Amino acid sequence: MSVTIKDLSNALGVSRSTISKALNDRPYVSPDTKARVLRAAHELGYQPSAAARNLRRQRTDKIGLVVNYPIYRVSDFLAELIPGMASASEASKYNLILYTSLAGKAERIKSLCRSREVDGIIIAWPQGLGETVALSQLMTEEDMPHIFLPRRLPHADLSYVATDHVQGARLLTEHLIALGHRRIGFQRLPEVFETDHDRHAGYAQALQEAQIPYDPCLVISANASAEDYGERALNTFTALPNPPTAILFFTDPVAIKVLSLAKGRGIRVPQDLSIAGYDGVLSSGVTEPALTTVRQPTSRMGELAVDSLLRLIANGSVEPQQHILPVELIARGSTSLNLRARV
Amino acid sequence: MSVTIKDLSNALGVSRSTISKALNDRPYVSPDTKARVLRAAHELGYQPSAAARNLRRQRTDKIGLVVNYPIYRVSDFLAELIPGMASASEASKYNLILYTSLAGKAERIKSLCRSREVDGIIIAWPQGLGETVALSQLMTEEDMPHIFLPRRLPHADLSYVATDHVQGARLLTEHLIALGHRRIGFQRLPEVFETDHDRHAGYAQALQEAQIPYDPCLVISANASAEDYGERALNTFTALPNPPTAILFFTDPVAIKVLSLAKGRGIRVPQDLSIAGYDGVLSSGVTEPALTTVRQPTSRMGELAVDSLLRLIANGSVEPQQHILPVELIARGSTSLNLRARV
DNA sequence: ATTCTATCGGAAATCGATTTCCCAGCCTGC
DNA sequence: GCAGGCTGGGAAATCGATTTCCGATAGAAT
Repeated sequence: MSVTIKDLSNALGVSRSTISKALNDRPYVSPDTKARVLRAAHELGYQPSAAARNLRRQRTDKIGLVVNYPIYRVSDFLAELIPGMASASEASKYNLILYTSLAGKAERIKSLCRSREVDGIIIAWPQGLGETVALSQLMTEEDMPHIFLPRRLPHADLSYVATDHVQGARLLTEHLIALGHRRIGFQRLPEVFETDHDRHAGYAQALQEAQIPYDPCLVISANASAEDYGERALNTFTALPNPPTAILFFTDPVAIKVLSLAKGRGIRVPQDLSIAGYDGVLSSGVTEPALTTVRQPTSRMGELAVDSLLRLIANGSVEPQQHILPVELIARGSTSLNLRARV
Repeated sequence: MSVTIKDLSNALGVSRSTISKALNDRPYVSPDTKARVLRAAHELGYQPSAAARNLRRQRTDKIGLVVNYPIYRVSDFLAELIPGMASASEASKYNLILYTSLAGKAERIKSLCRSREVDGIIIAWPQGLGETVALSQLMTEEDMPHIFLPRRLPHADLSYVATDHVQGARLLTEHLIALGHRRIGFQRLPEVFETDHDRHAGYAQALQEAQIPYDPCLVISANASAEDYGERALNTFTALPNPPTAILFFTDPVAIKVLSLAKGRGIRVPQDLSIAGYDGVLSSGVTEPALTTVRQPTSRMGELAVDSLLRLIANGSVEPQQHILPVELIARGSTSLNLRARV
């Protein structure tokens, strides 16, 4: 059994309360006593029991991250998010606890709140707006500070950190328009991703500003299995009487798949078809040609989410935390001038 | 304040001890009473306070993962490891707590042990053998079950889960030898990675079995910054009077970098030079040509590490857990027959 | 000189569960 | 008919810290 505050007390002949005060920088301890306590604590290697502190202080200095791994594997999103969160937490003497099997299980999230094993929760898995609101209400009832990721939420009292998906899709679309494309295919996100709405809005906005009519034939939904998202879209688009000269795919891995598909079919990228992805994964820079994409500050988003949550924890009555981070267009070889435009 | 066992006790007119027994499936409670307690607990949404349970039971049902993000970013290793660990933990009603700023800080790891905020620790950051042994001793003294990742340790009483790096390097080398290569360049790992020794041994073994002399000129260390590992190796090797016809790089990202470097210099891969990586990251499949590499069962390693640690936790006196997982060669387009062999 | 007020430090309550201990009643076996 | 063993349930101890409350001392103010 390790050394407790009682052992310290016995060793020093000083009461436990005094020791606690000394170690926690509270007043009413003489400098001399305090020094003696500190030294003895160091010598005996005293470390307060986390459980006992947590019980008495009614807080744990831990924050929970509720995620859904399988879905995010698509784009290595979490591989960047988690390090950002972990380092931001630890910078503030908090730690991150992972919960990967709670996504969608409201009842179990309620239990998590009631057990008080975390001081706040970050929810980062794709879900519908209704579900988000219900979940937020549940956690509010349980007095559990919380924040959502990674989409903007149309609700004044929800806290979230997001990247600007409207901007991301718009940047890509504008980029293609500037290259002379007027028929731009757009692959929507699978329905589980609530970011779909924003992306689609960005695409539509860019078209409208360029006074290009919105053609529903050029917008395809992605509700198949992850394996053939790309193939289905490519097939559908090329079968069109007036096919697009450029296509936006919802994530890099899909676009990369299409890149090799196109090669196999004799479609030259970018001469015959411009292709762009989204996310800026490592792979996107090494394909031939390299992929035009949008890079989100994922790591920064993680840090910001933690800092915002800590603000909510520190002061429950603070206004909702809402942050939208800008994204960055990375124009590369997979998109180029629309050579068929002059025909 | 949420509902405590005391509230339940008052509501039911039953003592707290009886409630505890009922909820924890302990004997000496009548079926009738037990049913009443269970129902009331459900209705009131009672959830035991984690801190109070932890304090009383002297365990937390949490395991700590001590890692060092920056270094592992090199190969997305953690992106696969962590999900495996998290799901294995949760399958056994444990959760994972991340510690990303403790790597190398023995004193802080000792504090972590003493605070008892986790029941066991997984250490997964590159370090020397001496450091590993010292750390293991420290944790053993603190009665903290622990396990190391991801290398085999030459010590009968250390617990570890590893992939077979000897086998990995050997498979790659044998593959190249089978293709007719006899001068095979080998890039060692940066010195922080203790897996280097095994990889090098695998390389040397394969050469020896094929009766190819070991030439120190063909083995290069990688002690520069992450940015130019690839370039330095390539430069050194091509400057050799008798340069290698194939090169093994220590990780895919480096090999991929070299792939594009080679292209820029007019070196054709694989006709002029065969190239292989290690790790089997997503990108390795989409380069042109696709990269020959070795795939480690990283996710499986994470699960196994957790399960082994839980075994150590459940039964402190169980023998050390030592597991070595086989790896898989993925032969792709970046390696081919040595065309210069017949010259 | 006396009261007032900080300061120091200890005793005890508290956080919310689990566990031990004990008592009362009942059943069994001899 | 009685000792001994079970069973159900409650009282109290315990886990190890923090916090509240209070008494004692010393110095300042009147």
